[in-house]
Amino acid sequence: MGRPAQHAEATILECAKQLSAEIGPQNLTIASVAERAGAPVGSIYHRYASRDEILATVWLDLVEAFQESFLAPLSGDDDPVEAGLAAVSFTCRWVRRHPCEARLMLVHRREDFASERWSKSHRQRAERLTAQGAAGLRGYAARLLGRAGAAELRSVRFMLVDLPTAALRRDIEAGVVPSKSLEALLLDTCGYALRRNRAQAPRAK
Amino acid sequence: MGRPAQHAEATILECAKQLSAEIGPQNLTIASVAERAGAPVGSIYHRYASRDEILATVWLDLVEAFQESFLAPLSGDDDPVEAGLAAVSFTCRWVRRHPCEARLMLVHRREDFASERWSKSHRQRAERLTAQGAAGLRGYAARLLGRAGAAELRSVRFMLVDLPTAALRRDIEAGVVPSKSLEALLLDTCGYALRRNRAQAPRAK
DNA sequence: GGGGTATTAGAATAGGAATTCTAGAAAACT
DNA sequence: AGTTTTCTAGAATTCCTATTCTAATACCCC
Repeated sequence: MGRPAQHAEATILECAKQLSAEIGPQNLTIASVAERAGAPVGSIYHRYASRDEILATVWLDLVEAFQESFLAPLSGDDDPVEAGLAAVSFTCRWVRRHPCEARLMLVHRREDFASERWSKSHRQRAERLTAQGAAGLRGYAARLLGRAGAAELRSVRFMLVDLPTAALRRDIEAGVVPSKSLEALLLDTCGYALRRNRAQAPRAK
Repeated sequence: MGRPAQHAEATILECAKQLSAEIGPQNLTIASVAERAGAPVGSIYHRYASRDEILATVWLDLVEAFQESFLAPLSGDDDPVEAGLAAVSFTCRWVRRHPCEARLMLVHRREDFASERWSKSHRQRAERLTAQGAAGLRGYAARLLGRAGAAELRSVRFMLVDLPTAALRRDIEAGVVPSKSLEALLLDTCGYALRRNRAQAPRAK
């Protein structure tokens, strides 16, 4: 019942996402979203309580989707080094396939999405996400290194998250698709680090 | 002649720098700088034409100082792999010694300092800086790889700049001093990548 | 001891953008 | 046909902060 919606929430979010990728989430104005979506600002506020909520939704949807696929290969039963490389490969492919999303995730940070002002429910969603990510990495650390303490978690995060980020960010920021040779260097480097760390790990049973 | 200054420019800049590190340059307000410096806003505008100019000065001073020291070891005549590792080590030490500055350089980006709105002179200073950095890296690429094309520059930048950034950023952001073991992992990884790349380079004479 | 000048002070102004508000419109239900 | 409910519209409001402005100060030099 009631008047049917003329502007879908999905459309609005999509516009907000694209615009954020183009001009940076810091610079996103409700007016610009409205213009791009062809909707009046009132209609946007009818669906979302605030700009912060829109930004939170864009970010959380994005990271949730990415993280789930990223973590999947890590929990298999194969050789942990192969699994780690699969995750890194996935990141490379994902970046290629989703340039807009890659920009948001690699060149911007959560705080650019006003995360300090998120409502409790968004904060919780973010915490859950962080916890899931940490859990996935910890499980992987246990498989690769035999232990999953703070130091192991940090090593694994460096190799599987920070290293790919470092390799890809610059090109993404410049709007360029990362070259195959850079990806090769990245994978090779990750492979080395993974093997070296495994070798140095205290031999688990 | 004239009334002597009660508030030094250096003090104002220092306050702006500290505050930026604490709350992020995006959130820096002139009022907050004035408060911290114990000066009225008018006195700040008497010295700096705008907020953008203050931010530009903070960023450029910082990056200039860092970059000069960072590039120094790269242009020596020693083994290029050692030279590269020296530069990375320098970054680690610098981060340890300058936590406030490290925050600004590693967790924030130039655009957070309003670089799109910088005046021509600040832009030029930034360009010069970028050019110097690129030149330094290109020279190093020539020594390590025998060539200094776009691909070589990118590899070198990944190994000497992006990789350390990625390794250290997370801790810096959390306000933690990066652990020795992480630094060791970083150096080891860089060392591997440098050697591998050198080995694969077309044998220069 | 008066003029000239750089600085201090902080109140007033201005502009940009988020958010609110009031009317009106378009279905669905009865 | 009237009522209810949900949405559209966009103008008006509010907030926040950069920037401007005017007056007052303090020191140097003559």
